[in-house]
Amino acid sequence: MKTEENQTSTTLTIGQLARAASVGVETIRYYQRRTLLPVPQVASGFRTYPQALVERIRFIKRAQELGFTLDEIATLLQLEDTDDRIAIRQVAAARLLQVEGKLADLHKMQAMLSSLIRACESTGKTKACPIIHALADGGGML
Amino acid sequence: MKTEENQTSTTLTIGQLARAASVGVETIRYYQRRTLLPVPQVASGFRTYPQALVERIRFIKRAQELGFTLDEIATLLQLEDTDDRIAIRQVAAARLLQVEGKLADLHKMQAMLSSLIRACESTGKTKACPIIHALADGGGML
DNA sequence: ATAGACGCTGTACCCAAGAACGGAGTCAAG
DNA sequence: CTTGACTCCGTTCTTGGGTACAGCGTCTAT
Repeated sequence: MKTEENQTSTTLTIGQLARAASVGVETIRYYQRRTLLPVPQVASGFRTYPQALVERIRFIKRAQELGFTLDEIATLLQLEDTDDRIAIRQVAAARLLQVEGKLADLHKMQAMLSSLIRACESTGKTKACPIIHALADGGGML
Repeated sequence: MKTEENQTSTTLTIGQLARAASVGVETIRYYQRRTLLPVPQVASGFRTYPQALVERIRFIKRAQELGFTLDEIATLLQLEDTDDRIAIRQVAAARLLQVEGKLADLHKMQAMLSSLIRACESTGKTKACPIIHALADGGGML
């Protein structure tokens, strides 16, 4: 019988935790160094991890999908306990602002790139390529 | 009288070139290592840089503003000479695709963040914060 | 009791695009 | 001739989010 199924299953080893949360063992250790996850203190031998940490790691991964940095996530995890809605919204709002700023930048890039490509396609070979031209002397576009 | 004004002004030192192009000296050396810029071969003493390099550096900087990586810019600089419009458009189109992919991601993030913030604002303190809740068990949103 | 799988600690490496530094050489002005 | 500013060269550091060892210790099934 395998250790995996044999254990009381209320606690996990770091490898079991990693598989349960679909991350690498090294990722867990890294989160411990960043204090996003606690390091269970067990005197001798191997550490045992409560199953609740699976959800905590998933929390981190979902927050990352929304673009939060690990520092911001550390803040959110602290706020989770206090239920300080104002502070939580501030973190989310700050992230939203960053997202919207980046969106504006990318919209500009998209507009410039697509107009340059279109111009290049429709320009005869008599003139210099508009893409190179725009980069070379940035005639008002950049 | 200063060296700056004294020189024949057809060539520059690396520091003058850096100031003229609004970059750091280290940036120029870095571009030299990346072979985005040539290293003028002068036997003794200090190197002298032709003024044309100012424009080349500005080209690089403008391309960076459009989100091109230095590797892509190196390619563009090579294509500049050959005037291979097809290849130039391919580089630009690849970059445009990346921009549009990132735009789609950010639009999703924006939608989720703003709806979570709105939900959090309009939810009474009786329930758990929707932002934390969504991250904790990702009920279909993520 | 021993093999093999896992765990522990600490360190180094990866990506991009530079920034920062240390020690030595060089150049021009006073 | 010295001072101060600059250059050259090589090396290390930075940010973010991990990955990859190396060299041990420990656990467990056989």
